[in-house]
Formats: sequence, structure tokens, C-alpha cells
Amino acid sequence: MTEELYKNQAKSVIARALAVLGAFDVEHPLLTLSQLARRAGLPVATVYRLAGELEDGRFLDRDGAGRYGLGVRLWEMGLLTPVHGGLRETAMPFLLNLHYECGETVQLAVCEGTDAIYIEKLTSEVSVPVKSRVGAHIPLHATGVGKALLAFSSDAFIDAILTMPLKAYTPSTLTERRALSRQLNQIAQRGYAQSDAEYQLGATSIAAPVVVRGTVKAAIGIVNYSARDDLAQYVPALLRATNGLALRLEEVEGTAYPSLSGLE
Amino acid sequence: MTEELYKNQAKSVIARALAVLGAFDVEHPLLTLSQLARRAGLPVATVYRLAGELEDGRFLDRDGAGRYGLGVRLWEMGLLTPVHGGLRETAMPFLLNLHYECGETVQLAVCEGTDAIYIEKLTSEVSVPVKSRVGAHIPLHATGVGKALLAFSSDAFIDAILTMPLKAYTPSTLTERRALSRQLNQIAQRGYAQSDAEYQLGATSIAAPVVVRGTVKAAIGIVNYSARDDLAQYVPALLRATNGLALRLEEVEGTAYPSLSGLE
DNA sequence: AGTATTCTTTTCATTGAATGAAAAGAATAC
DNA sequence: GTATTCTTTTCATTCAATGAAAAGAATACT
Repeated sequence: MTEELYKNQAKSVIARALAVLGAFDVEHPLLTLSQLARRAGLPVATVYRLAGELEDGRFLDRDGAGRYGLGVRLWEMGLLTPVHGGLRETAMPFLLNLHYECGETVQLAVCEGTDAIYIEKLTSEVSVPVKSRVGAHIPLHATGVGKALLAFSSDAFIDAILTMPLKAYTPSTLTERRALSRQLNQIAQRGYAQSDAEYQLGATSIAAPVVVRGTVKAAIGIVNYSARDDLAQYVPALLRATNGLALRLEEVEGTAYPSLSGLE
Repeated sequence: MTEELYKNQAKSVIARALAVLGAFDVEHPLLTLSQLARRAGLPVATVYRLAGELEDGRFLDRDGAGRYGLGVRLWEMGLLTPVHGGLRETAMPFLLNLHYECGETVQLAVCEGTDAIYIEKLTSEVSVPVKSRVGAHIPLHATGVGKALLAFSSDAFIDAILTMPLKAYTPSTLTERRALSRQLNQIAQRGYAQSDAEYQLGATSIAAPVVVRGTVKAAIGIVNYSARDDLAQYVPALLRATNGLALRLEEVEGTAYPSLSGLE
């Protein structure tokens, strides 16, 4: 009698509903009811009901075959998120210009917890395929944008990251605290970061932080194949983009997210 | 005793939770607890609890001042939505190339119910400011992309739209069924749509549909000021983009959304 | 400083909404 | 034609959601 108790882990309705939504991922963007139930770890009947309500709220959609997928509403709300509405939207023109100027893949990333996360990536048909995906979490210590973000963070945060195990993604990944720490200082002085095959073999990048009022808000990076080591030529363009964005962010601060959104 | 009953409109927990999330919009991306409660139409204590759980699930975030905003999780999930993961991601390189070729504002839109909705908009610092916002709903009968979407839809759908009241946004908006119907035929024959100041004064556009296996999946548009009436020159580039995207979508069909996502 | 107002957090007795096993109904595979 | 897997509906039980109320903070007003 004591053993069966562990079955129900006393979740609230909302936790269950979020578990249902969380059942979707890049590999599973469309699920049947039973798949959904299995992946959410909930009884079919329960998921049936919850999914029905989420569908009413347009957080879920069903395709012709009856399979569930995340709904447009969810996408629309994502646009209201600070990272999107506040940052990406403002950054876009700068990213486009940069992309236009150098023709290489351009990335925008922010800190999210102990990782960096890609907010936007511009790749044209001509530029090099990079495996990074918008929304993907990437390590702070092993990528150009990651190191740019880290180098301009608070000492406390840097220390915290340095204390964590630094995973080696390639033979070139910096896994030693001392070495990484030294390089972060260099980056802070020079104003931009470099990375060569530290995360993905064959890819080089340069990246610079977007600093608003002393705080790193984001980083912009340029990536291409290691073979072509001419990225340095784009440093001025890169810095023009990051500085331009920083100024713009300072300007619109509060506008997009009115500090006091008035009555009602 | 009978009169007080109407107070609680018998909503489910989920409906309430979604109401909380729905309280945010473009004008109100950040809200205090009491604002949130007021806008959601729920008691403060209830919202306090619901918001807490949503925060646990990272669907809500609180800023330094304690104000609530939509969380990163929500944005991440939006990326998994078919319109984003399936369409925008694939379309992006084509949009970038088009934007690169013509230098004007480029838009991607799809049908959503009886409206069109902007999925992406590319504007560089140099190009003209257009008020359209990604995620915004726009009428099918009064914009370039809208008409492009409509002209290639099923007759049943066209009829349904033509039966609805056609709102006039400017003096140039087509509000007469006959005229609109005739123009849709023209568009279907010619392969692309035009629009001049029909939705927003001073803005002209051309737009073409993305047709995969006989079905319109999206439309791409180019917008600039009415003064410059040289948009026609970009028609070949536009069609190259829409056709290229159509082919690509046909190729990846099923890949991004595996019909049978295997076991588990 | 002192009072008033508005906002956030916690508590708790009450109840009604969420639950999920079970069975019926579809669809698909064998 | 039978078996298997999936979807939908039902319903008695119970447990989790509820929101009024009060305490605790913070902010505005005089």
C-alpha cells in the first residue's frame, strides 16, 4: 500500500497543463493524444480534457489528422516577451545591416541562467550552414557570443560560471579556469571575443557585447568556416552594430515597456 | 440570492490561467499583480497563486520591481509552432535574399481565420518605416499580401470572405464585392497582387503567393512609399523568392514535422 | 513624522471543480 | 474477421482550487 503512493506526484492543474505543453519539442512538434499523454506522464482522459481546454484557448491546435501541435496564440504571446518585443525587434535592423555588410551568418544572443540562448540568426542562401538554432541554449564558455556575454558580466557571475564544470565540446574548448579567466580579461579590454572551433569543429566566430548603462544586454556574433580566417576585417562593422544597438536600446528604454502603463 | 450568482462565471482553472496570460498585450507587456488581476478579471489572491505557478513553469517572469512579464519559456515554445518552425525558419533565407536584392521592406504573411497575419518583416535602417508589426492581424481584402493569399484560396473561402463586410481603411480600399472579385481573378492570372494606399495611406506594395501542391501556404510582399512607383521592377525577384520557397517547403514537408515521430 | 491609500503576501474553512478508472466508440493493423 | 491501439464520454469520489479577510509592505499625500 505504501509503494503505490508514489504514482501521483501531487501536481496542480496548472503544472499538469504546462506539462502537456512541455511535451512538445523540436523533435516532436506534432503529437497524437496518446503520445501526448505518455510524454506528459499523465492519464489519457486527463490529457484529453486539459488539451481540450488549451485548444479552446488556442494554445494548442489540431491538424487534419487530429494530431496536436502548439497553437498560434502561443507564438503570438512569445512576441510580447521582453527578449522578443524589447530586444529582437530593436536589434533586427542592425543585424540586417551587419549581415548585408559582411554576408556571413549573424547571431544575436542573450544570457539565460547559466547559458546563452540564440534570439536570432540570419543566414542567407549563400552563407555557411551553422547548426545553431534560434532558441537553442549554448554554453557561455565555448562560443564567441557566450564569451562576449561573460566577459562583460559582473565578477560575481563570472566567478559562478568559472566554478561550474567547463564541458569540453571540442579539443579547442577552453576548460581550464585560469586560461578562460585570462582570456575574458583580454576580451573585456579589446572589446570583442574570438572563438575558433571551441564549440563546433570548423566554425570560427567573432562577437561583441551590447552594453547599456554598464550592463550587458546581449551579444552579436559573426560566424563562418575556420578555413577563411578573414573575420577580423569585420570587427569595425560588428562594433558599429553593437554600439548602434546599445544606443538605440538606451533611447527606447521604457518605451516598449512603459514603466507605468497607466490606469487599467 | 439569485442575483449574486452571476459573479462567478464558472471558469476552469486553465481558462483562468490563460486569462492571466492573456492580460498582457503590446501596450501592456509588464504588469503589477493588481493590474494583472484587474485585467484578467479575477480576485487578487487567485491571480497571486496562479501567477506563482506560471512563474514556476517559466511562463511568467518577474522583473526587479516585482512586475510580471511573459516568460522566456513562452517565447521558446512559440518557436515550436508550425508557423514559426515550419514556415518562418524555411522562409528566412529567401526573405533575406529578396530584401538584399531590393532594399525595401519585405513581409511574410499567412492566413489565420478570416485575417492575414504577419509572420516576419524585414526592415533595415535605410528602408521605409511601415507600421505593420509581426504578429499583427490585417485584412485579407485591403493589403498586397492579403489579396495574394485570397486570390489563390479555394472558391469557397473567397466567397466566405466576400460575403463579410469589407471595411474601408482608406478611400482606395476595395469595398465592393464585384470589383474585388474581378481583381482577385486578375491576380490569380497574373501571379501577383498590387496594392496602393488601400490599407495605409502612402504605402504601396506588391505581393505573391507561396503555393505548395495547389495550396497557398503564405504570401511574400514588398512595401515602399507610394511616391516611388518602381516596385514593378522587383516582380521577378519576388516570384523567384516565392517559387524558391514553395519548392523548398515541398522538399522539407514532413521533415520538420515527422508524420510519425516514432515510439515514446 | 503621521495618516491614508494602494499593493503584495499569507491564511484557512468551504465547496465545487478536477480527477482517472472504466467502458463505449473509432480507426487501424494483422 | 479478430486484435490492437487510439479517441471520446461518463460518473462517483475526493482533493485541490477558491477567494474573503487580515496582516504585512510599500508608496503617496498633508
